Amino acid sequence: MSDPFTSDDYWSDDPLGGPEAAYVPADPYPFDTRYLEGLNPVQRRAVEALEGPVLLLAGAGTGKTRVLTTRLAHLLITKRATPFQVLAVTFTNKAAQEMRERVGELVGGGVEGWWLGTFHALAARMLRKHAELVGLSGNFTILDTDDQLRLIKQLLEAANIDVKKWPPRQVLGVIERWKDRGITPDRATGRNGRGGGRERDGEAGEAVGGKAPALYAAYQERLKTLNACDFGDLLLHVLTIFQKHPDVLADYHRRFRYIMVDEYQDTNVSQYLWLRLLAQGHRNLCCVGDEDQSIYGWRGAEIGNILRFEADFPGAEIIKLEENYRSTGHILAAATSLIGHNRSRLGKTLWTAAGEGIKVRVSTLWDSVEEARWVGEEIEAAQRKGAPLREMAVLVRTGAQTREFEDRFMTLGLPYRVIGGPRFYERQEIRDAMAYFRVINQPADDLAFERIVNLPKRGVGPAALALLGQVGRDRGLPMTTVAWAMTETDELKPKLRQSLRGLLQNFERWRDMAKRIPHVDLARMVLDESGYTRMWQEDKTPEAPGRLDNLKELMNAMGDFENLQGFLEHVALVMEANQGSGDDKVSIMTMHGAKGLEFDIVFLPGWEEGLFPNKRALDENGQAGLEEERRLAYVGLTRAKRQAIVCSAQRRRVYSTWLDTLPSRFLMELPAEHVEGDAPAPAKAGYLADDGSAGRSYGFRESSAPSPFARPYQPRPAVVEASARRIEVARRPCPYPVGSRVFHQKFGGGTVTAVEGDKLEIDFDHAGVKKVMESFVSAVK
DNA sequence: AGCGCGCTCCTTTTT
DNA sequence: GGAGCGCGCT
Repeated sequence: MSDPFTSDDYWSDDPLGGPEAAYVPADPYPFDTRYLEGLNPVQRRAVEALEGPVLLLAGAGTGKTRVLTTRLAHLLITKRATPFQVLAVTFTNKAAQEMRERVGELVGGGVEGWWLGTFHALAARMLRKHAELVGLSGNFTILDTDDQLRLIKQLLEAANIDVKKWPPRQVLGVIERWKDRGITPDRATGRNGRGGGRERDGEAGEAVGGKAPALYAAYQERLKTLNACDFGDLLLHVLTIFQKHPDVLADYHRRFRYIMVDEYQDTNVSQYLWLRLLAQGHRNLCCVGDEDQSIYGWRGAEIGNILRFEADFPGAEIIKLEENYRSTGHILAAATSLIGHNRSRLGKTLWTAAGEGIKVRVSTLWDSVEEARWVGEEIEAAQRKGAPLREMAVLVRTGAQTREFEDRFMTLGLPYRVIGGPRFYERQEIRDAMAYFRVINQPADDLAFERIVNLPKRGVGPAALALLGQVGRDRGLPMTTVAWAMTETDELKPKLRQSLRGLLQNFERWRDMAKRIPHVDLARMVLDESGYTRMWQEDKTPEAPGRLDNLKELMNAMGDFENLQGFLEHVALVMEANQGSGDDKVSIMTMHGAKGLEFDIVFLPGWEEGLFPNKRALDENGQAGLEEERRLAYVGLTRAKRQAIVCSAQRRRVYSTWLDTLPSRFLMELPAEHVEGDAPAPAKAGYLADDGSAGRSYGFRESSAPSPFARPYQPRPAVVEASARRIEVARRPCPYPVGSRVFHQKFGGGTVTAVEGDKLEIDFDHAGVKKVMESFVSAVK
């Protein structure tokens, strides 16, 4: 396995010398600078503002990506920095990919090994290098949401906490919010509010009856045992390393002369801290963003980061890109007027040299079925006029809305593609196969092991699994270790023991093979020998052949990577298989998913109170939530180059019942002179009420029910703390010396005859001599 | 241990 | 309308 870091370590010696030695170019540059020519004056200024902190406020469609990529190329071409001295951070993989391609074109060459990627990918790269400093080893597993939820569920169950009352989702949410804000378990308490009257912090502390901090600690403890981390940890661990090991940070300071950040408005506190620490070196930090497109507050993004930039980085140069090259006049005017209703802004005024174009069209439909039908017809009509389908998109608020359009387009035979739907790597068979590979790569990966230990059926049912899990958690050991031990004791039925041992031995063998044969061959071998492939071959359900095809596709995808670890990393961080975007199809996606994209014609259905603005966003975050919804509307509108069509349905099916709706307040915020069609009459009583009497149609059950956070906690024994203590106890020498009397949960009373690590041999009064796990016996006085 | 049935809850957005 | 869960049956 080649060290992915060697390639750029060569450069880390800083061939240009210290900061003082930086090249000072003459003007005009003695280089071929044709790439600067097409820029407008402001863009050019942004490209050339290289030293010190810079905030580039880039409105929608103002050529942000172009400026960013040109600026990076400029740094390299003018030899101010080598490729490995620039840190270029994006938020999404899509953006990272685009930047890679465009910079590659500008400088004419590959960009492999450059520090250009998403926050998470770059942080993962750093963490792999210094994993030991936070108690992980370099081959740690990156868990996905599914793994995280299962882990939390196990911890809740182990602590006797009612999973119904405290859904793992919610607990995970609390933990992630802490992580987003750079808060480690030792600092997570009920009272770490930022002030400002927000209740989130108090709520987080009170969640799970005040046990959330303990659960957070237990969760982190367990992750360490499993040699795993989650997305938030990638940043959080690196932050910890930077703070505790100044030498490591200093190394990165020396390395990165220039830092560029895209979508700065979407950064969370922990990303902000990460950047701030890294930028302390040369202070050449350029953040690009648009506060009007901050739409990830629900995920911990702090719009405050961008609003506060000048205060954070004194002397910062602020450059506003305001000339829009994407949309026509009416669309821009409508979007500008809408976003003008927000208060949390730095303020930009977009303008365009393009013509007025077509007014934004508003259409009210009878119900959501009709809405889908109407949109379908409009698309066909546009198509007849010569508009390609790939230039049209339906942008929805929630993923659930896509269904109705899919149904309708299917009937029409209208080619479409749903973007951001179930992803390739989330399919069951892919995740199963990946679980095998994960265990090979990293034996402590319990979450993967659990997934496939009984797939295909090996007689290892939930009971056996629960047993393994319990011992593992109690003793702070990964399951495979426990499983090995239990193949030598009598707790499990001989048949089960046999089959478990077989699997474990297979894994040993595969792990050994992994060193000798190409990973794709290994993968095929594993799926065949484990019986996984056969399982689907023998499955007669209609989906089975498709699943086998997917597995083949997985093998193909693997071939693109150097080794297994590289492939696993890609899947964990990218998740997305390359979606063919070349063919002529209408895109259906959420507005979130559409950020950064543009289409000639954009349909924006479902502008109804409760759905959009979304009731939950309002309930949870009040005015701030409303503003974020409005920014989302702004993002949606500004995706359109030539035509934006907004619609609302008067009735919509929610779950299985039809509910009456009221038009979205955002429709009222579109200025009449830029809109045509049946925009709703100005405010009727009721639906503007902030208590959301109108929104109730989207409230599920009792919308006024108190938040679970508000409910007083029912006293229970402090099991989490106890469980943490048990880990300590378990690491002490065996408390049952030979000759002591013990009681076993299954075999009853007996006398210890031998001790071997954590396994005991016991002569039971009624069951004879058995080997058992120490965890299952208790002392008898 | 494994399967099938009926019940509940839910859907905001994703690296 | 459907996923996930618990329960009870085989």
